[in-house]
Amino acid sequence: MRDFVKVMKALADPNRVRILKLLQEKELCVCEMKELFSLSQPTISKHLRVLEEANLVTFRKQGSWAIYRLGHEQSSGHAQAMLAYLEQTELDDKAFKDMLQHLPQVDRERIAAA
Amino acid sequence: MRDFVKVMKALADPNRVRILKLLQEKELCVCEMKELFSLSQPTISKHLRVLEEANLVTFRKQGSWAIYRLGHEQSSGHAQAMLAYLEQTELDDKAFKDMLQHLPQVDRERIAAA
DNA sequence: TAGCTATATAGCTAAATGGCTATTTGGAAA
DNA sequence: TTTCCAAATAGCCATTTAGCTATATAGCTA
Repeated sequence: MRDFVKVMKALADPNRVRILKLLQEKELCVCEMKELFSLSQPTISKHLRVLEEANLVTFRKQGSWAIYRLGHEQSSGHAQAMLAYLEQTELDDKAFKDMLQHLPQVDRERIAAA
Repeated sequence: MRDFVKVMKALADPNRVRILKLLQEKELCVCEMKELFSLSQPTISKHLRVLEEANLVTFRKQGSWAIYRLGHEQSSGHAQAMLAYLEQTELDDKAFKDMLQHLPQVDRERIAAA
């Protein structure tokens, strides 16, 4: 029950769902997400922490980047089931569609060079 | 997106999840749930409203009873998917197991007669 | 080393949430 | 009609949450 509710709480915010849908496309570091969302960097970090604690994402450090990806492999049952569900589901959401369009131009190498 | 988040919010509370799991067994009126939960009647009504607005339950009035059941048929996509998921899922939860045990003795006719 | 950059944490605020008691509504029965 | 009962609503309070700014941490790079 605790696990299930934790996963549901993590999914009960549109920005966190958008993060997951973006990570379906490719792994992203925080600075890339900062370019996609109109949210402050700490707010994004906080959302990522909630997702991580629900086992919906994992990350690795690479230099000073924290690179996040979906947490399929080591996810507990509910997280895994919901990630699968989200992947087969198209969410009607303008904000997300806009981000998807910008996604190809978002690149941490470029951001670092700027 | 709105629909999805609404369903997730509705499922992000253990008492609401317990209500859904109980309704898998049989339909229940508010006064029966009041016997199963240690929650006030208005609190239960409020939870039911949240579940109803997420299309997870429906109810019919019968006399002065409001009898709730799972909202499979007319549920929107996400609600329906989550109801199906919950049915195939066993949630490890002592509180729920206790309620399940009391469930056979809970009966609105008896409550009304008391 | 000093300084820059990416991320995380601390701490604040406004809004949402889950609980309660008191009250209202509406049907059933005396 | 009056009363009674189940359920819903109103309104209150404590807690949680989602956002922010400011600050700390930690890895590169000059």
